[in-house]
Amino acid sequence: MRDVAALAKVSTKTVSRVINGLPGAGQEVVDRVRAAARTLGYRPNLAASGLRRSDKRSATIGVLFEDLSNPFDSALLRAVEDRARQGGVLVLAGSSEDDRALQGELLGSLAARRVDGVVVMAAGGHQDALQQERERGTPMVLVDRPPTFGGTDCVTTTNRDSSREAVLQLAALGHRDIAFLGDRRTLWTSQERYTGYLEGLAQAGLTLREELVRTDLHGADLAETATTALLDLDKPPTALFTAQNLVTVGSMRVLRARGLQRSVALIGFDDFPLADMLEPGITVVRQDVPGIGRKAAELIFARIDGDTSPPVHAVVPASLVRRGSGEISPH
Amino acid sequence: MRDVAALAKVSTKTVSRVINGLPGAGQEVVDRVRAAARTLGYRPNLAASGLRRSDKRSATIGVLFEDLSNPFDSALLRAVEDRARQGGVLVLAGSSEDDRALQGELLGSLAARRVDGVVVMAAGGHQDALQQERERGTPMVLVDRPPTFGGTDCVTTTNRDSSREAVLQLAALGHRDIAFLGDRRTLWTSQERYTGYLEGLAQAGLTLREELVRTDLHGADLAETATTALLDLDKPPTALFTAQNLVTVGSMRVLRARGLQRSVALIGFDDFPLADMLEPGITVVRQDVPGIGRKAAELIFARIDGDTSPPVHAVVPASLVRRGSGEISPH
DNA sequence: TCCTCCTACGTCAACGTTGACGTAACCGGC
DNA sequence: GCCGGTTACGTCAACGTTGACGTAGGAGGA
Repeated sequence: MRDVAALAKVSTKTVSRVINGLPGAGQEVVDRVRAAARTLGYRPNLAASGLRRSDKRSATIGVLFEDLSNPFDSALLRAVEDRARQGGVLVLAGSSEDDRALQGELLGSLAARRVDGVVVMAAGGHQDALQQERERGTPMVLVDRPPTFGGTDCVTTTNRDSSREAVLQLAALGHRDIAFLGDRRTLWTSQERYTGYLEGLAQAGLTLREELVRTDLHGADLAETATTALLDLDKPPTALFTAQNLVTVGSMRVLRARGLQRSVALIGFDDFPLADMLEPGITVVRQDVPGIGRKAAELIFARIDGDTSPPVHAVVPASLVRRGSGEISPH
Repeated sequence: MRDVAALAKVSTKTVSRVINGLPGAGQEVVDRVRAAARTLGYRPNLAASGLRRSDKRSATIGVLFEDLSNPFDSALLRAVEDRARQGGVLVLAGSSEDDRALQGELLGSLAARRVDGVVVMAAGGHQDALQQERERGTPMVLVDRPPTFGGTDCVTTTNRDSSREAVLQLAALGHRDIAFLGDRRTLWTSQERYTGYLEGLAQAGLTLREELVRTDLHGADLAETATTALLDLDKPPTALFTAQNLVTVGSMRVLRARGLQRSVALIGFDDFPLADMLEPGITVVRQDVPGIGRKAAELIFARIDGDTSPPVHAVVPASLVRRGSGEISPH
């Protein structure tokens, strides 16, 4: 900046004015400064700028999801990024692996970089690190899972209602033995979906068969094992409700391996690519992922801009997409 | 920091020493400073630190891919992120939409934040903005597509060789009318894969039928249209080589709609989730995405650490995954 | 004609941190 | 008892930028 000022024969302050488009610089000077900046390849240093500026903005937000290579997470990231771009804001992205220690560490790294706000998919268990960061004043929005502490915005989907709806549809087809296969019980979404399952059974007048409930299935492999065990029961389920996309994939594999994909009904929570191309197509509860991302971005930027209205828990509706696997009758 | 110093009754310099774990601070003082920092909730400001430090590191790298919600891109991001984490480096991620103007803008934003280096999936066409940035000294690694300028590392896969291999396999099964369906011709990968296709035909002693070549298919919809047109030819192809994953999906849809998925052979470039669960499974050329990401990360961090050896063009081998659709004989 | 106001700059200090360098106290050796 | 060396601090300025404020010159009004 000093070099630019010297070349344009003005003070650094005037360069600053020109770069930021502030008034108080004549047209001739503006042109000289612009030319000098171009010839020297000058780039403003946002870090130094943010250090001095009054608003202390870094024009950067943090995004901390479970696994950025998961389609759900990356679609969410993309939606947040699109909204951020409109404000000239860049996104620092990280994967927490659903590990509290790692999440806390990454959160510290983001704080050290003075991000203007964070969008977090909270790791299961205690949210102490999140709460601390929030209490230090960092604008924060949780996605997919609500906070266990107060004063923080959050965006989730209709986990319970949509799960109930899925189970009711199965029951309406005549299924009386509907299994539940879920992800880790520490996850709020798993709990909600399980509650929806219970509500659905109750509402359909069915009694819960404990042995048809399998949880803590983290990943497709565990889901395969659990599905195999369920099908080997003396009185196996005639329908499966798989409460997470990797679980759905695991169950599907087993059904296909046994040639049961047209006789055992299946509804999964979370859509996945090509679910419509399988035979039969897989009926799923589809979350409005871009909608969730947009909403989260909207909330975080409002908070960054000083919105102090009471915290919001936004619920973005999911919908049941019927493709065949969930429309199979028993026997 | 001043507050911490005051509370611990030391100078800010000593606080700096304690925070950075530098020698020259007694045990008692270290404990006092740590306690003070904790009670005040002190967080070091990395921006200010980087401003003053001699190495000028921001401990942040930029990643500029085409679309972060694409599974290929997000898997790549994840691999880079994993490597970055080991060095305490965070990742600023952006989607360029394969738009040069947007890519240039994002590149400028990254530069303003003084990222230590960038990993870029170059947008098609001129790479002026990239070259400029590179010439300003920013460490840079291109992935998936090589630079059109010199002095820059790059990681790609065996586009040409693997495409040739795919075509040769189809020819070996007796196919003589093998169609090529490709993404935008401005993309280097498309060109390479097309060249591989031509080499494969030549090596198998087949003559090119121009009307079996369809390019500029950006997205599954265009691929569907093109596939439909191909199948409606008087002498339709008996095998398809689809040179990008969305193109593969589009072609698959049409084959299934016409009930041809077991009679027309199909090999796609790029694997995709559930390709193995379809009937028949889809034979694909699978890139080693984590391998590409790891290599790119390794290169960028080496350059950041001052490696000045000649630029490298690393080629990570892809492999043909046989699942059925590419093993269908003609008629 | 004189005073006021505005425009177009410049000067200085400060943002939070660390490199360079200074200094007081202590230690060991002759 | 003196000297050189080491340890444990502190002081000061600077990184690149901008807010607060100062000032010179010209325009405009009474």
